[in-house]
Amino acid sequence: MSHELPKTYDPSAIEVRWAEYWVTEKLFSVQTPEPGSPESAKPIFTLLLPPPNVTGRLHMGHMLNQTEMDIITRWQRMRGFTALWLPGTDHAGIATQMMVERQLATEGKSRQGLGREAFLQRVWEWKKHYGGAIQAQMKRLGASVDWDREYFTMDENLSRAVIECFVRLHEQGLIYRGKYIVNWCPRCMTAISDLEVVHEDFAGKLYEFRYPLADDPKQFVTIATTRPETMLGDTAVAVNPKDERYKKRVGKKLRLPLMDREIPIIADDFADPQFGSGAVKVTPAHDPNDFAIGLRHNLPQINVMDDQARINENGGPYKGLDRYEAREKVLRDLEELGLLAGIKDHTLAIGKCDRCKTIVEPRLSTQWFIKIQPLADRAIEAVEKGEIKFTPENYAKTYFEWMRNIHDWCISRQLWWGHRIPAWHCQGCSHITVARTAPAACEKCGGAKVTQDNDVLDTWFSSGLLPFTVFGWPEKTRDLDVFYPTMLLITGFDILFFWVARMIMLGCHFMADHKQGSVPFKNVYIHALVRDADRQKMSKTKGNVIDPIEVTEKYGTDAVRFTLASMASPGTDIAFSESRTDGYRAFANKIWNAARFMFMNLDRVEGASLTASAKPEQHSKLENRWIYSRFHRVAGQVNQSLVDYRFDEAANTIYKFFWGEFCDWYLEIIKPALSGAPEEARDAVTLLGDLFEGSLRLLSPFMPFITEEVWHAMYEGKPPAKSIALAQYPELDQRRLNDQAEEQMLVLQDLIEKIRNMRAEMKVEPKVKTPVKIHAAAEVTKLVTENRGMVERLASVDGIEFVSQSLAQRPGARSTPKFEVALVYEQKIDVAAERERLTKDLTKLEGELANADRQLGNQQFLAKAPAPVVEGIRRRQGELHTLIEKGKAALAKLG
RNA sequence: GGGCGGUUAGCUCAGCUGGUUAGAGCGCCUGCCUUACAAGCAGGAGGUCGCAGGUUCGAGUCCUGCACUGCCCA
Repeated sequence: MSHELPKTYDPSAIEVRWAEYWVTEKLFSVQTPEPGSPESAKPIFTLLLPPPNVTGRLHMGHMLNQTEMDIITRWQRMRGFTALWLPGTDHAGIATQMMVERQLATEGKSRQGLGREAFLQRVWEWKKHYGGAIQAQMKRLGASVDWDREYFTMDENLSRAVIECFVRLHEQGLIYRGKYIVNWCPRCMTAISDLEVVHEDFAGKLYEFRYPLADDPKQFVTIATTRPETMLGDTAVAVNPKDERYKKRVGKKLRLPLMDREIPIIADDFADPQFGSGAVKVTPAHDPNDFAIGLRHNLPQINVMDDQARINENGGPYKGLDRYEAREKVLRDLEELGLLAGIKDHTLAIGKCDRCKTIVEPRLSTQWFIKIQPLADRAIEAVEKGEIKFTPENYAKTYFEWMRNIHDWCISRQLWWGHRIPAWHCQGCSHITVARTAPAACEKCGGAKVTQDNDVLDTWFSSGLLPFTVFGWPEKTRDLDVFYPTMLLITGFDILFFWVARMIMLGCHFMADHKQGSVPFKNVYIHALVRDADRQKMSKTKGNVIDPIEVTEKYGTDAVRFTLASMASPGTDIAFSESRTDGYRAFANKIWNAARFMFMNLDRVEGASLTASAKPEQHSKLENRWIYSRFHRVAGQVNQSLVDYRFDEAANTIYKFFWGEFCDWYLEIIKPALSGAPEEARDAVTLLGDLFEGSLRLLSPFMPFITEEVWHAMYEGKPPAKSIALAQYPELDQRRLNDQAEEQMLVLQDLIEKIRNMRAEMKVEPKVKTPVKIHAAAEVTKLVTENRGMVERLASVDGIEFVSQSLAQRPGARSTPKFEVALVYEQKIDVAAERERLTKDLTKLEGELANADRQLGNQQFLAKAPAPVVEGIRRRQGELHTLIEKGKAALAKLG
């Protein structure tokens, strides 16, 4: 039989097969719909994969991100959208260059030794060999992306678009070149942006120096610094203009020790009279604040370090020393001169390079910048006006906070791997020609000797353009018309500024006249961080990194995906625990076995078919009306949860339905029908198949592998579509909702559970069936009578007797507002335990009644609370009275 | 220093615009190999919702303060 499943659920056996199938069959490739074609009538859903670094390996953060994206994309696709999820890879300037340099180092080679051309060749080779790791992992995890459209940020067309953007921004006066203090990484030997600097508290020292007055070396001004070596580049000492202590000294000169240079005492508000001596040394070439002071006072800028943070020729005798060697020597020398006034412990924040953790040196250098304010203004507006929505909403605040305090963006990097800046320097007149292609001559003097700028662009510049460059911009393509703006961006908050904000700025700028709006995406869903089970951040040094592929191989991709989805509630980090994943593997196993049960019955029942249509009379059975009602209600809830990006709610809703209702109740209820008369059995199989198939579709975006496997098995190799992923997503059908059936089932479930509970309490042997007595209103008696078989089977009951007198006082009996039930069983009950149970119940009920009485006795409550609430409490009050009465009587009877 | 979150069962987390008995998974206890599933089934124990005030007929939910804790930015 082709629909037979192996006895044990082995995820690895089925997952690899389907992962390959989805890729080779190109199931998720999207053709750009032609105008006027039927396809063009479908709504469009576009989603851009945040491109992982080409050097990257998949980590749990990626897996969470991709799981969420895949769930949404599969769901939208099944709902009838043209769903395009576009994958790509980022060239990752610094990271990749470092990687290849490290590789070269093991061969005793260096980037400089190789030269630019040969080095880039090497990087491309490296990319060819090692660059596809993440894509391979994504394919294994079944990400439903369109692999035919995969891009790399250094692809020729994308590179052309990057150059085009740079040139246009330059033409518009939004890119300039200037000398500024930048964060300089002496190891990477490049400038890095503010965002690439991570600050850390560091237990350092605060050193106090005495600078002698030029005209009176016996008198001093004391200054404090945490970086003594920068004094070599001091060009002033600043004091606050309001500081009385220094008023008469402003304008005088100091003699800078060691360098033997005269520097002025200047007045500037930056100097804080409360801090240290109130006087502060000014080093315009090595500190951003000092740089600003220097500009205000027209001070010289003396750069005393080279690109590896060694003292350069401006540092006189210290030339050639590393910055920290220089620090020691400066301190020794000053001490010898008696000018070292003190050393204190001082905690300071130091900046480290995000990539290599080297301490960053603020350093004056010439870089390219983007004038950000005009772009930021529009980007702020786009979010304010609701053109872009953040989920969770409060990330908009964080976004505004940053955007309103934004600084110009340093976009040049002193690297070789990346998009080289399209600017050519004239050897003759030093003019810089910015152009799309290499100019034959300088645009100013006509000189033929022009050389291209050595720098490349910040990686985030090119990735910030992706939402439109991936669709062929600057050409006016149909893709751009159809797919821009993207519908959604799903990413982590860690790249909110790096990437999200930049895409908004650049998208709004370059797509200003797009007919569907300029913003690059309409919604941003920010997800949490994945931590380990102890809420620790995963890091290599801690050794607590969970490899998604490893955990996937252990539990199955479906289980890992479901874990991540079910824990992805907005605003909280995910503490990933394997015990939870283990639980969801059990869920997958449950699905598997339920499927086996279905197939087993299909084979056993003659003439049964899973795909026939059900006879209407089947719906006369309560359990069928009930389960269809539940299914549709659940489908409605799941769809709504996904609209709200509540992956956790959606996952938990399906889980509870499938396990808690479909398997635990429905399958158990229909077992007799399945082995009943042929007609009845055939109908039962048909309904079972129908519900199962619907449940699989409902589950498919969350657990694509197991649902695909079972779904194909159901159709015995002749499925209505190539994949369940192309089938339709279940929607709520109002006509299937049946409140009465749901209420009635709740009564029966409650009855069955009460009987089971009594049996457990009286320690009835599991195999022994017992008669029960039930006292209930006519309506409930009728309900139980009609479903007598269900109750008897599921509660191990042997005969139900309906009695007219109350059973409440029978030892061990259970009373509810709907019925009283007692077990007919010759066994002494444990009086003490029974008393305890009754007392406990009573206490709870009395507490609740007191509460209800208090509320109903309160005129304000009656006047102000909505009628349904009052009614509900009133009804409950009645029930409580009865239940308490019965409880008390039972207790009294116990003696 | 500025900003944003979190504190609910032993653990990890839900709890939507305030409304009748605060839920789930894992773990724990008891009993079951009931022919789909022991990766299972059935039953059960376990919570003064961080603390103190306030608003309200009514607060886990809203407000204020405090404590602890995490993150982002400088």
